[in-house]
Amino acid sequence: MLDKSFNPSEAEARIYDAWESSGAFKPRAAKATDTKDDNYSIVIPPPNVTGNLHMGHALNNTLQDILIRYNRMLGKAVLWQPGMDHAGIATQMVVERQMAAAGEPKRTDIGREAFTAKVWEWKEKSGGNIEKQTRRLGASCDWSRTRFTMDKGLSDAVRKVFVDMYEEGLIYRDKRLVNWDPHFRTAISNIEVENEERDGYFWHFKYPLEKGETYEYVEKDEDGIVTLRETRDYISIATTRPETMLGDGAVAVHPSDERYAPIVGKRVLLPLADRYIPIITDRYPDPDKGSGAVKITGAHDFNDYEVAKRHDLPLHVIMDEEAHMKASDIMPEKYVGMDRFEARKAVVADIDALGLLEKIEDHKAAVPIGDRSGVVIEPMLTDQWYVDAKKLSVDAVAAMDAGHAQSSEQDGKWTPSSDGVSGERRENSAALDKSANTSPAPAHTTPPHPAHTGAPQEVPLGCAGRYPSSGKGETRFIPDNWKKTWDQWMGDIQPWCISRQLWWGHRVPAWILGAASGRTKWLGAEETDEDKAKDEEYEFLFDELMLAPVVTVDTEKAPGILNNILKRNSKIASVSDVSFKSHGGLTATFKTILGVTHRFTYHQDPDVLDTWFSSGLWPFATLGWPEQTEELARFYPTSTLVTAFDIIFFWVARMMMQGLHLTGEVPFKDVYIHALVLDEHGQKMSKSKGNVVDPLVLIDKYGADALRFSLAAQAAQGRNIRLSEPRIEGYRNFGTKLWNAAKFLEMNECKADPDFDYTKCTLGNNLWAIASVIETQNSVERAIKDYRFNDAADAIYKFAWGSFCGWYIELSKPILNGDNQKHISETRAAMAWVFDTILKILHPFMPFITEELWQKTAKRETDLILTPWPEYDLGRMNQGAKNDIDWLIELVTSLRSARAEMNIPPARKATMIIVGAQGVTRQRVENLYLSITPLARIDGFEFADSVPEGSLQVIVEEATFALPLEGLIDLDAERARLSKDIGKVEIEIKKVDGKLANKNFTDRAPAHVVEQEHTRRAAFMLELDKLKAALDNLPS
RNA sequence: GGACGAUUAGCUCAGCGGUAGAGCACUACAUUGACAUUGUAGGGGUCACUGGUUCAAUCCCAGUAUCGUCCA
Repeated sequence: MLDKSFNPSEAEARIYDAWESSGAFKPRAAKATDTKDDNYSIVIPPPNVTGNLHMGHALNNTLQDILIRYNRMLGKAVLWQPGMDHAGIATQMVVERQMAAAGEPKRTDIGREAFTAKVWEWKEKSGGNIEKQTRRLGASCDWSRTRFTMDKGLSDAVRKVFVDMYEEGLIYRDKRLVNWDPHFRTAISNIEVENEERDGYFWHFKYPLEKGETYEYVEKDEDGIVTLRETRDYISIATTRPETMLGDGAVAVHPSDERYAPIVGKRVLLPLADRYIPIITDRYPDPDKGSGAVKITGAHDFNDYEVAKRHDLPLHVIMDEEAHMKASDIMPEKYVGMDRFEARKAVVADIDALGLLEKIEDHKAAVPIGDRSGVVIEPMLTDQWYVDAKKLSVDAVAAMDAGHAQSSEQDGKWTPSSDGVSGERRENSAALDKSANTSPAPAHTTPPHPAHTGAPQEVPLGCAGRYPSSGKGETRFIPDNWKKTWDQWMGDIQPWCISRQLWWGHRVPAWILGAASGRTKWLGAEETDEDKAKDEEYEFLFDELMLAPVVTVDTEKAPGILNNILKRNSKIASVSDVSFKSHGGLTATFKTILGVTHRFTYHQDPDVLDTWFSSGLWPFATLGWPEQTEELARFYPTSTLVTAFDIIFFWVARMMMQGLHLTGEVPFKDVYIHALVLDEHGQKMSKSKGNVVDPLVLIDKYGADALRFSLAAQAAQGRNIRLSEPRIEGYRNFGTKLWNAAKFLEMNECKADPDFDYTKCTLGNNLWAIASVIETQNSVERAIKDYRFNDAADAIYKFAWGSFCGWYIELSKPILNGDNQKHISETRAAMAWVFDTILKILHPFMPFITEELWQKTAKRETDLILTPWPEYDLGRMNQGAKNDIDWLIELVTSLRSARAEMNIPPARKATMIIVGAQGVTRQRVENLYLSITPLARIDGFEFADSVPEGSLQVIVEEATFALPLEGLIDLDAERARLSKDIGKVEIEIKKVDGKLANKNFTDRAPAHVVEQEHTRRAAFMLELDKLKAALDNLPS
């Protein structure tokens, strides 16, 4: 006996553990007949090891799990590859914070090795909460394969990729502007920078012209009329960051700006710094903004940097790594050591004191903020490692172009291709159906997947050739409008800075001359006074070596490589004592052709690689790459990537670029981009706003199924999801409804019958329900293939609640309670069959309750998770019954509606008098009378020639159905009701007549549309006649 | 300033070249025979605005307004 209701908190963990321990989450064994399309794979977007499950993950994982479970039920070999990334900056911060809280010594005090050991310790102990949390959602990942970006395998892959790409010239060292986080003292990526609108100021400074020179400054309005003319000895610039003026390299004006034409090419005195800088022209300044003249600080502003490069201006770095003003030959003594904001105040005050502060305006500006540190990001000119993203982008762009070109050929509408989610499967199933026609197998007992229950046919390792690559492959975005965003970004792709000044991460496998101790030191050099005279010569040598870092996967190989580099150098006579000394140190002694002996030390680059560098390898490195493993052969390229749009560039693009370059194939075929989950007010959830909703709390409250269904039902393409708790509650109720339906089936002994054949049913209620559930199954299937999760969820919801619980059970009750044994047994088997089909198609969305009901309602050969997805052929169904039941529903609904409108007490029964019924209707009444009775509250029927007086009248098609309720009918109210209906029909007829009278319409509209209007008119006219007759029947 | 998206019932949102939909909320009735985590019925919309294309526009196109996101 089923319990009163489903208890998620008890059942979920139990069911999940059973699935996992049965091996259901692992891909089934390969079969000799498998093609690439029989393998389906998704790699999870790896969450941070420090992360906790938030609503975004909940949505992301729910959608992936739906695809995974659906494809698993289709019988494919399915791999959902889980794992986490090491999240360099976030993790380092978490551990440092913990150390500080515990009063332990700082990271810098205990040193690199001790610190990274501590991070590992933390990771083992408290990292990876999110994996446990993801299980609570019901995610059917193959946890036995879980990977971590800092694992040995992935770390080896990262080193190999770095070295290979270095040798191909795709990775290089460069001095460029980066986003610098002065708090963590590292470069960070754009994704780690958030632009925040903040109140600030526009400070207007005067820069005096050299030697007191003057010029005629003229301003004109739009019509060219002079509005201002004066003699000036300065140029006015405006800035939001006054402190950077100390590093200015020029003042720029637009070439078309006539106001400054007289002084272009002259110089101004940079106040405070007492340097002269030129006035140049460049397209960057906007003549309409501020004074139209801008200061150019190439080393501290991204726009200025571009200008400086175009004009070969000096790049003065004026801050150190903590964003304090740095001593240099251009930095006035006074500011050295000041924090940048202190310096800002000082510079403004000092400019003011010189009388050069023109004005201060309020100004709102986007300020870059480090998302982890919360401090203002400083553009900094530093040496970093870069990936030549431009070169790598070519193939990635081409693959995406190809993927989208195909879909645009199909009327611009996305339809799944044969290598889509399950195109192949459709053909297979069609073949199956055909064979079923000739020798109909019992439809219910499709055999379980042999791989899971029977003896798997093992395919030996090294079967890469089994799944030949068809070239690079194609990738597409769903929805496809993201292609545009992709193109824009890829078209203007910048070199990718991959080094980070952190300790937690993959250490750059490069050894650089003197990098650790600074460029100016000659470590161990036996210098004499004589030698100093040859400094220039050495400098030259030094530069060459700087540009040739030793890059290797293997510390043991490093000395040999260094040796070779040194030997190739024409200035070197001999090399000796090349050795790997200690942690990160490589030394070599060599003699130059000038006869001087030097000892050089190479240090391993202290930096680590961007976490995204390893995440970019995720789809193939997790499958064992660079080894040619069986998993790689079977599951790469992966089928679908499911992710949110905010990491299209940072992750998707990088996987595409690295994947294509390293494996020669696209990493995934479909990229489904889903929405953000917002709070109930449409606000982004964030800790600082305090509007974060914890999915685990919702799961505790409503169960994982309800949360999952709610997210899927709201996952319409291209639209964000507002979290709605009442809606989740509603879907929890949906589960309860289903549970109660199962209880009804149980009480009525509706048990799955292995001999049941859905094509052999005879009763209308059963035929109708079977046809409807097959239609629903088809819609669900189509919707999942098109990634329309909301449509899929809607279709099941409507059928299960509306059709199954609302009509099918009600229609069947009189039969089950009747005395026709044949009808009873057919209905019992059909109801069980339809209900099982609901469980199957609902399973990907609500895995727990469906599995529980599956197992509790019958003895099953396999768990629902591994039960084959239903495949039924509507073409083999008797469709006539569908119209009969649709007619019945219309009749019952109309009777109920009329009764309610007339305030007839629901308990009051009546005999149904039928007037004007023709053959089909008569037959329907006779066949379906038993089902109509309780639904319409009638206690008998008879065919008659006229409507008794004082009846409630309802029109369905050609017949009038009258309930003689004399004394209960308010004649005026009934007249009003009928008149209202007549009015409605007349309006419709008028509309139709309007169309049909339009010659343009009848001539130009497609024939079937015109025909349809004629049919509609005829139906309305019939109804109108009958309604009018009904009105006439009323005593006046 | 540029790009993209949105504007449909009180709320949250689907949808679509021909007949306007769901959930929630609301109103009335039903008191439990699978289910009150329920059932039945009902009210409620100039589909933001202005033009255009079309036999036909909520839908396609252009523009306007407002809101949102991203980029500069």
